[in-house]
Amino acid sequence: MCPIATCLVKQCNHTWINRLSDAKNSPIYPKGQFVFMEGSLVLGAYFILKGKVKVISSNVGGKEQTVRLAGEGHMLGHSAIGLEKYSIGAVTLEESQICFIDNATLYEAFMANPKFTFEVMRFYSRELRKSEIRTKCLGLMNNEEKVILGLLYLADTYLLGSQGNQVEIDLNRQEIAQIIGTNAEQVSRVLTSLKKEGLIQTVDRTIQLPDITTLKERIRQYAYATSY
Amino acid sequence: MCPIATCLVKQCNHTWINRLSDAKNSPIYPKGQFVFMEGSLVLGAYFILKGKVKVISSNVGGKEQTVRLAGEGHMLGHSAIGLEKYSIGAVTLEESQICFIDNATLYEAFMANPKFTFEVMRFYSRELRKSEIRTKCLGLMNNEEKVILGLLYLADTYLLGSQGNQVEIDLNRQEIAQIIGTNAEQVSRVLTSLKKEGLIQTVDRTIQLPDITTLKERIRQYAYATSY
DNA sequence: CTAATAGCCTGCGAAAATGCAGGCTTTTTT
DNA sequence: AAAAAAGCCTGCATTTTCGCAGGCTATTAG
Repeated sequence: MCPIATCLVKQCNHTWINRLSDAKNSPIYPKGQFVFMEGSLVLGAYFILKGKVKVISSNVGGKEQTVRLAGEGHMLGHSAIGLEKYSIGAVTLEESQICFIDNATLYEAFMANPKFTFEVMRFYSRELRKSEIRTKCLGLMNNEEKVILGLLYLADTYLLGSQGNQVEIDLNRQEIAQIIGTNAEQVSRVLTSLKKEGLIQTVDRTIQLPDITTLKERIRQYAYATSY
Repeated sequence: MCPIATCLVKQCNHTWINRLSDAKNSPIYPKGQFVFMEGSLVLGAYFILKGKVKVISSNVGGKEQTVRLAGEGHMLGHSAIGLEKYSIGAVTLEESQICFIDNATLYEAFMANPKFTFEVMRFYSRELRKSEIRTKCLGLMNNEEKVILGLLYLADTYLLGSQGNQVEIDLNRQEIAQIIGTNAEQVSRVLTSLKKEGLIQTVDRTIQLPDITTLKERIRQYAYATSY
């Protein structure tokens, strides 16, 4: 039985929770694995049971942009009815367990469970709002502000509960750059500067954020907020 | 009776279509009017019956970014249950008629009409995908490409049917700049250059796109497509 | 008709971002 | 343990973007 209380599927009635539980499969993906690739057909929806995923989109030249970060309880795959090709991919950032439910079953579940459909709708609505605020930020911010935005976005998405402000980020410079639409060198420069100010620490490969409050203060003028 | 066949409300059964028809009000907003303002409470959802709307978000300094364009049949307001403050506003680009339905009524409609909820969910899902592809483009494109993206975004959103490739855009340079995260001068420069190439025409205040195909070709490497 | 205003275009210097290169450190492989 | 590879930092030259300023045009107001 699935232990994730926040999983959207939990909005179904008991009969359907069991039926979806039977219909799903839940493979474990190693770090760096594609959950689905750009240009592939979407045959159903993915629910993250455990782990971290980035949603990406690339141009033909191979340049890649991370368009969304997703964690436990999040939904992937833009559940489509009918087959849609679709120019977005998803890659695990660490070992992750991800449930898959096919479109036909999902559609039946939507028709039989209004609350489930409603909560999925709300999920997309919230993600859209987050994406739009991101659009604003990426459109108006300079490089340093974007790097701070990226760090806070990672923190917001992957800080579990309120266990202090300690967030560890285990991505390389290139991957951080792709979240905010810049390049590895710029990220390096800004991180160095933030380190000198004591706003971040680096331990081994990971970046730690001991003072999230001050970081947020830095980009306050964009009305960036943890909860959207 | 509402004449918009694509309106999402049409997914409800007849009883509910009538009930929502009674519950809604449908004011006509003049050009340049706020439908709702940034920071206001969201008390329900808006359905565009006729007209064009931009969804905006600003920073404290007053710089404004257009995060989404919406036209006939589109939904605004991120229907929320409960009251949520929310840092996004909407402004008409021309005289527009927009229906409003309050959250309580909407919630009942969602619970009673699975197909309605499902289609609203799909609407948000599609808009999210569009927003994410926009994130990619704004992250990877240079200025000229962004301007072309902006023109095509306007064309896609407001080209009604397939009446040739004639699209008229009646925004000033500043407003175009805010769609793509740049400034009026840059837009001016790119438009001049595109005009010299014969890819756009300006007649009075409006920009015409006589050759959408070639414009799309210009940014093909970003896999930008009319239908997402 | 004239004046005033708003929008538009474009040159130019300043600022920011980019991307290469070289040196360093860390991790992985052999 | 040594070698190879990958990642990281930073200086520098180049390119791009920014934003002011001035002149032009079109629209609106008087």
